[in-house]
Amino acid sequence: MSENRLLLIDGHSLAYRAFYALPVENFSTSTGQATNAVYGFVSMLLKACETEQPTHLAVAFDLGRQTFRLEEYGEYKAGRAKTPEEFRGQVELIQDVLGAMGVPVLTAEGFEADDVLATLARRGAEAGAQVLLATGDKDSFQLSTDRVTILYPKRGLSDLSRMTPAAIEEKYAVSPANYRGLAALVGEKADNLPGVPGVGDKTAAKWLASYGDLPGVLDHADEIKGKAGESLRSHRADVERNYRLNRLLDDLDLDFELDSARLGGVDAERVSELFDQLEFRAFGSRVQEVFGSAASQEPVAAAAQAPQPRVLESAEFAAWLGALDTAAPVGVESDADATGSEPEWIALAQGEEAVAARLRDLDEAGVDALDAVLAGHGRLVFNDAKPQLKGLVRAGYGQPRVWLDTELAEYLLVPDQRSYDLTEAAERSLGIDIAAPVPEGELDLGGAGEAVGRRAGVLPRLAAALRERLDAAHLTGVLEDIELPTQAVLARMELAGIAVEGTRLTELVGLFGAQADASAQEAYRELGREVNLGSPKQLQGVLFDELGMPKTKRTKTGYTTDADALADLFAKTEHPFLAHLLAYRDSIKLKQTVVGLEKVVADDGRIHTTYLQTVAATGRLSSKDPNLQNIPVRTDAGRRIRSVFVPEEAAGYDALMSADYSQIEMRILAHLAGDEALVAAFNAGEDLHTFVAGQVFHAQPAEVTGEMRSKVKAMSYGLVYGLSAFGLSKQLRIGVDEAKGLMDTYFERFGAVRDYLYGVVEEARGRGYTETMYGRRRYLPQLTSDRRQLREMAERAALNAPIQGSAADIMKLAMCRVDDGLRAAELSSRLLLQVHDEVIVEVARGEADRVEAILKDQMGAAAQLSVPLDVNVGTGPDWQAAAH
DNA sequence: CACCTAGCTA
DNA sequence: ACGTAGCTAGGTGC
Repeated sequence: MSENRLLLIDGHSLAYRAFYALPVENFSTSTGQATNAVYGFVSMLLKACETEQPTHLAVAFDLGRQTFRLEEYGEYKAGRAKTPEEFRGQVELIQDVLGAMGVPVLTAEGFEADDVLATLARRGAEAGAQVLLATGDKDSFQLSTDRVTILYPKRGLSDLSRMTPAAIEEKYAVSPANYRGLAALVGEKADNLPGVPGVGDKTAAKWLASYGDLPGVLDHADEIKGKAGESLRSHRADVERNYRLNRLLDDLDLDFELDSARLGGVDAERVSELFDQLEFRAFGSRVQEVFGSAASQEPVAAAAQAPQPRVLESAEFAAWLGALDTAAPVGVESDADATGSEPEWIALAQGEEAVAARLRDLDEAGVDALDAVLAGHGRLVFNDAKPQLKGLVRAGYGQPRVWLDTELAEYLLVPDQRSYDLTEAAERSLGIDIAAPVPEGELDLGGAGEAVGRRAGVLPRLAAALRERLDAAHLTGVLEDIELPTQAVLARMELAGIAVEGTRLTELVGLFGAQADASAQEAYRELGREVNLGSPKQLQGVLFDELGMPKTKRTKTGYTTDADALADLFAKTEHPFLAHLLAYRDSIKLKQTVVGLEKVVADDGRIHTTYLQTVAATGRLSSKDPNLQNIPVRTDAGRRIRSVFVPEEAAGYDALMSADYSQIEMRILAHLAGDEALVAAFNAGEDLHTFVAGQVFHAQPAEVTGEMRSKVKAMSYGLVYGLSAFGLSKQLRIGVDEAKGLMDTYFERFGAVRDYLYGVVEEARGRGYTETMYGRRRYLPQLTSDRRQLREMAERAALNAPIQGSAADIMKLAMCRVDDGLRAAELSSRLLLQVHDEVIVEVARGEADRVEAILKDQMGAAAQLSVPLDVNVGTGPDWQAAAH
């Protein structure tokens, strides 16, 4: 290329966009350094360089906020949110990376990066270069000429619009020179520069066209009719101010030679060192290729390309499937959605090839070939397999056995990540963009199939990368022995669903609804008028202003009206309104729960929840749509809802069976802490809380009162959550001193528990993560935070995670054993639900005894602890009756 | 549509 | 500031 091409970048603006485009949870190092802005910036930079092929590159940054614009207008950029903590520090890292790449970083005291860039753009253009200016600031549009093109980020991250004079003209109907005038009239919210109210791009462009430029518009302001004209006249000063401030200065006195920006000065070792430190794995050789010397210009490695999927007819598809290597991983992807609907497209991929087919177009041979691969290939790789397993089963195929699920694998590696989206994973781990290419205008019949195919295409390579990382973290066993088998069981449970008696649901809606209405009427009567009892805001007005009750605990938006606070207020004031309000809250909550259930009863008369396997950072499952893990149980009224869940008699089931672990978390604590006293308590087989209370209060078990027992029970459970003396005192409504005394005695008697809890936090602080009995990790970088609140939260999480997580592991193992046991015995009874320490089985007629034996044996033997794993089993005609 | 408050579970 | 892990509903204000 004979012509010089100068790429200029607004560092702050692009880093900031990267920061908000990429979730910080997904981009941090194992030591807790946030890297999303750095990653996004580097990614954008590489993409821009690969697309634009610049010969020269420079990046400008702002220096603080003090600029000539702020001096002129004190409100300039006021109202902007404070720079988030995670963003600070990343700018420095970006500058380090640029330094290592040999890219000049420019700043100018008192000016903004845009002024620096405007100056560089002018100089570059004068030197005969083509200038490309990447910035998120629209003011730069004024710089666009036939030699200067603005690259402005679109919605995504690496997608940049090329704003040439023609593009600006098309979008805003003004020339680049007049863009300033348009911006001055319309205003710029991000800079806190209000424009003329009621005037947008259209009106502003019309005026500028009529009067030539902004001074022209202002000269003729008196002639402009209507509301807009009036508005212009009364905001003339604002417009003039905006026009002064949005002019970019292109004549700064900068020490810069174009030659210093020539690409090629990369310090490869330093870059690789920095990327290691930042834990970036996906950029590979791209930096070398973009910034390296001309000699190192090699084609981009084939490995960084997404395979181009082929959409095949049945016969070709069958042939391709028949020729698969049985030893190499096969990616499988379909478009079954979260509900497990039947998929339309399926795609498979191996090596560099990906093919897709429309399921309903497959002939018998095609179906057989697919069934053979799904049933027989030992290395099937999915991303979020569960909905797809369900979809394939619904479509009539057998439930495939999954060799690796990239989402589960990523979850084990980073269990607190917000999402495990395949597009992001492919970009992050492989540097491959699988997003849909821009359609070329033609009707794209293979579009959906190709999209599914592109996703399948990255799976084998992603699997390889994830296997390595799992092995390194010793997590392969957790994936293979716990998560994947559990996923298969969950798919069956979700497909099964649980039957409900629809008529009873409707009755309960009426009952709880009537109770809520009655309580509401009584509340209104006490108050003398109606308020929205569901509105905390209106209640605050009533309680604290109108009725003058004492203020409760502060919330972000006022004072709390939660049940605890209302009960306190009732104790103080005995105002009957409060009692009715509390009763209303109870009834309306129950009604909402029942209405929610009613809405999700499927055509088969059953409720099919979805278990989420990659949400809870401790390893627990969660349940949604509906959540069947929070069905009421503590009150009689609540338990009536449980009675609605029943076995489906017409299908041959005559009972529900519930099996739960007794005090599993306390048992795990005893085991992990190796506390002889606590282990002895469990082995003695007497009531745990009574035994512990006897120890704490120096009493014989027979002398332990109900009050002593419940205090100790609260403390035992609280310990697992990191409860403080303060928290205990609040919960038990006793003094802090008394609570402290209780805890001290507890720890005297169970010293190993104290040592364990302390030690587990310190160990986690040292290595950055906690581990369950099976090696499941949870990273807690904030254990070393300077901010006390964050640090202490992380400490409580560190203390809880091994206990809650080990319990979750054991329950998952138990579910797999139970499912295996039921199927091996060829019983029709089946697992339906899991509620953390409890499972619900739908029992087929005549199978109750065998099912009970399987539950007791398999759950009890799921783990070998130094204390017994006690399992309670109950059976009944509904969920409530099955509980004991 | 995002956030908050409230309340249910283990 | 002060107990872990979740999901859902309705109200409120942008």
